[in-house]
Amino acid sequence: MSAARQQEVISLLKVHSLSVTDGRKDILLLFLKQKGALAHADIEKKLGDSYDRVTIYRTLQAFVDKGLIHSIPTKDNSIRYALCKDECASGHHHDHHIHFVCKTCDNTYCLDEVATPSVKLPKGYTINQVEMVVSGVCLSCQ
Amino acid sequence: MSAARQQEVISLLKVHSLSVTDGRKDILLLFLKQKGALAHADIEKKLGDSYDRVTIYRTLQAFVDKGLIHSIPTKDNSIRYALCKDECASGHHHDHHIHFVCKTCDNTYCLDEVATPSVKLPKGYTINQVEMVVSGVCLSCQ
DNA sequence: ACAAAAAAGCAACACGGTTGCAAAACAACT
DNA sequence: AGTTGTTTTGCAACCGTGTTGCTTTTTTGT
Repeated sequence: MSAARQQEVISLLKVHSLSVTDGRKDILLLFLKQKGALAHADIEKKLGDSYDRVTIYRTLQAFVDKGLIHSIPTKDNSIRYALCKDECASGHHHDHHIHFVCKTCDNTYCLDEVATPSVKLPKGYTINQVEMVVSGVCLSCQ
Repeated sequence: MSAARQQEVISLLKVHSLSVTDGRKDILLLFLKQKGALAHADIEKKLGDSYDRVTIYRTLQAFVDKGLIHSIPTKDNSIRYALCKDECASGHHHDHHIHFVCKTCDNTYCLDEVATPSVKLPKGYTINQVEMVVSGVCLSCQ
C-alpha cells in the first residue's frame, strides 16, 4: 500500500472519529479499492484469517455508526455495505441514490448519479425513507 | 372457519396446482385474514406448534414457486411474504407495486394502487426488476 | 511513558434457513 | 372404498450470519 493511500485511510478514519487500528485500516482500504458493495463474507474472504469474524462485524458496525459506510437491503439475507459520500454525517445517513444489483456478477453498486424518484402515496401515509433496488445487468457484464 | 372460506382456500391451492394439506390450508388462511405481510416467525407464532418449522419453510417456498405469494426485501434480514394479485403466474412474479413498512407497528403492506415509478439508468445498464420499499408511518398508526 | 479508554480475540450463543431421510398423508385410478 | 405411486411432513442435524460477555491487547491522550 502506497504511503499516500495509507495517509488517506488514516485521515478518513480520524475525520470520522474512529481510532486507527490495523483492522480498520485494512477493511476501509478494501472499500476504497472496490467499486461495488461488500458483505461481511466478502471481507472475511479477502482478508483471510487476519482478523476474527467478530472484529469484522464490529468494525462494520462502527463504520456505519460513524457515517463512513451505509448498509444496502438485499433479497438474499445478508447485509451489504458501501462507502458513503461525504454528505453523510455521523449517525445521520441520507443515501438518496439507487442501488443496482447485477444478476450476472452479483455485485452491488451505488448509482450516485441517479436520484430515487419521488413517489406519491395515498393520503395518510407519512414517508420517512425510500429504498430503491434495481436489478439487471451492469455495464461490465453486458 | 366458514365453509365458504374453506372452499376458497382449497380452490386457491388447486388453481395453483398445490396439493391440499392441513398445513397449507392453515397458512394460506393466515394470509387471507391478514392485510400485511408475514414472515416465517409470524406464522410460527400464530400457528403455535401445530406444524414443524421446516414444514412452514417448505410451504412458503412452495407458495412462492407457484405464484401464490411473493417475497419482500427487508432491512432487517428476514424474508417477508405477501399474497400475489391474480396476475402472478407460476414461477413468474411481477409485482410492480410499492412495499410500505411502518416504523411504528412494523407491518409491511403492499400498496397495490401505487406503481413503482420508472427510473432512468445511465447507458449500458439493463433493468430487469425494480424493488421499492418505502418506510414511514402507516394509516392506522398516524 | 503511563493511565484510561477503546478495540481485538475467544467462546458461546441465538436465529433464520436448508438438507437428508424415514414415516405419514395425499392423489389418482380401478 | 382400496391400492399404489407421488407428495408432504416431521425429525435430526447442519450451515451461515450475526450477537453478547468477558479477558487481553492495542490506542489514545496527557
